[in-house]
Amino acid sequence: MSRLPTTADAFNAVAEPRRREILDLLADGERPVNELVELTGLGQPQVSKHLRVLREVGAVQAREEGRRRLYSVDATALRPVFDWVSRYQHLWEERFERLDDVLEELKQEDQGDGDDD
Amino acid sequence: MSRLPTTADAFNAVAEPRRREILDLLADGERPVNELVELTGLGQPQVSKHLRVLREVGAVQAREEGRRRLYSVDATALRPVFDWVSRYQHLWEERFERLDDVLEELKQEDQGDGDDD
DNA sequence: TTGACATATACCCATATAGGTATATATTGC
DNA sequence: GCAATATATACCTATATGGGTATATGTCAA
Repeated sequence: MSRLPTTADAFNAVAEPRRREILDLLADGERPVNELVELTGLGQPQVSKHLRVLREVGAVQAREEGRRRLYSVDATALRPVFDWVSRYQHLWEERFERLDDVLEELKQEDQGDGDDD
Repeated sequence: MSRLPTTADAFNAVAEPRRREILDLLADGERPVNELVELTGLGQPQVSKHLRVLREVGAVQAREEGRRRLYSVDATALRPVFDWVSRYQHLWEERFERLDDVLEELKQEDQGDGDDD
């Protein structure tokens, strides 16, 4: 009936700019809630709520350290977003079609050589 | 306040799965509303409303042909989504870090002569 | 213990939604 | 003119939201 919950999937979770901002801040490395409050200028409860949403869709993880909770990005949750939108990439950037070849190269090199990453 | 309107940007617009489905159908080429109604199983007003949202964020265009309106994708509107999410790609796929080099190569090749920074 | 600190949750409220149904606005053909 | 087709819009309703404020929970320090 209404819009899907923000916790329905990563698409809905990252539609909120504040949550993208939080993810961007966490991309550098783990941070306590405290720090996110300062950096975003949001209220502490608001940050906690945004983190809850991000946690529920698996985009962040929390690690307890004393009375702090250190949050970090778990980017695999964002992969469906990337996978979906990247199918449209060739429509705005023809040159990227050539990346298919490059990716094939990398893939074959990975399988053929057998060198572990 | 409340959540941002779906028409606020592409992030909010494509958070709705039905709208992604519509975009996916249009990715093959332009289609009249009629056809989208059949293929999605949604009601005609619902499809028109989803198309309105997609139009407002610039993700689709309409071309008039008699009493039909042929819709097509304008993928440039999806680029901010791609640009944002692709910054997280290296976090789930290490191998892609090597694409930075490849992209640099393509960019320099595109600019032709060496315009050093 | 007391108090300060760090984080999560409960509650309130205005708002935009998505689907449903009915209707308005073309456009074509007779 | 009228009817049929194609699409858009108006209206209704239940629902989840995000910010605000107050409070609960948990942890450290003296």
